Amino acid sequence: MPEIVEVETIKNDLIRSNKILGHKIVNSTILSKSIVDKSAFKDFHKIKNKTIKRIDRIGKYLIFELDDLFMIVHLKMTGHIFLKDKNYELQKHDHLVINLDNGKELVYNDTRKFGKFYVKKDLSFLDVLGVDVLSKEFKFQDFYEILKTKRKKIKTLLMDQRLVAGLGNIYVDEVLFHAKIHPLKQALSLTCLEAKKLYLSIIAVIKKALKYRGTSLGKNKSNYSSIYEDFGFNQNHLLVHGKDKCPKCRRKVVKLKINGRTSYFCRHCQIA
DNA sequence: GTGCCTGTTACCTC
DNA sequence: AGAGGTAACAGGCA
Repeated sequence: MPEIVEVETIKNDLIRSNKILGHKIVNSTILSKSIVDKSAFKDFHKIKNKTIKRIDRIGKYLIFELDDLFMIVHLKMTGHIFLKDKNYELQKHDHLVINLDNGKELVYNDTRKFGKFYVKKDLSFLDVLGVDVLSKEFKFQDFYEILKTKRKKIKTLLMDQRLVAGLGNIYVDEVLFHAKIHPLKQALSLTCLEAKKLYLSIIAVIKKALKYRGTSLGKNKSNYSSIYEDFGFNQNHLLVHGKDKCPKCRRKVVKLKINGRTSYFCRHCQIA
């Protein structure tokens, strides 16, 4: 579920709430052990009495900087962070509650329980990630170097968090449609011009989705929503992912599994 | 009920 | 190196 846009929206909402930064964690309750990473289980109690100094994001990881350690969460497919009040009654699939000194609670809800919390002294375990596509370090030259050296399908490459961090299945489909590039095209066969177009498409598609506060497909509670359980709107602005017809040429959109992920593209508008 | 699908990624084998 | 399968899990849908 949440790709870079959704995690960024959650991060911004948490910051803008003015209820998190500078506040102390007074208690936490783990309701499902499996959402805390094994490496973090014995350290999880250490978040108590720590102040939340900063909230950040790298790729699809949401990062809470506490006094002298980091609490990191990956929402995987169906993870949610909700901001609730003290008298909040637990709902189905709530797995973790973090109580703050102002009576607010951060509640982690995850239908499929794939999400994971980590507690770390530093962020070195995120070094395996490629450059974050929303960061200043996402530069065309470096991106082009990656494309030139990888013998992979372009869609597979863009999905690989070790090479480029943040994009998932939906946005990669949208990016490739925007750039008019076929998802099965070999990355190293892209010309410099195509690579440039692709680079700009990544930025354009992400920016647009941020404006619409992310993509919430489907109708149930496991869909993406931000901290007030509010859905995004970008599903109303998708051009190819999940569509029947190409919005440009009106031909039928191709639906195909690529590396196990359902992929949508227009055979006519996206050049192989 | 059955079988297949799903926004992610770690881990395994070929 | 890269590709493909499976697993974690719950629920929606035909």
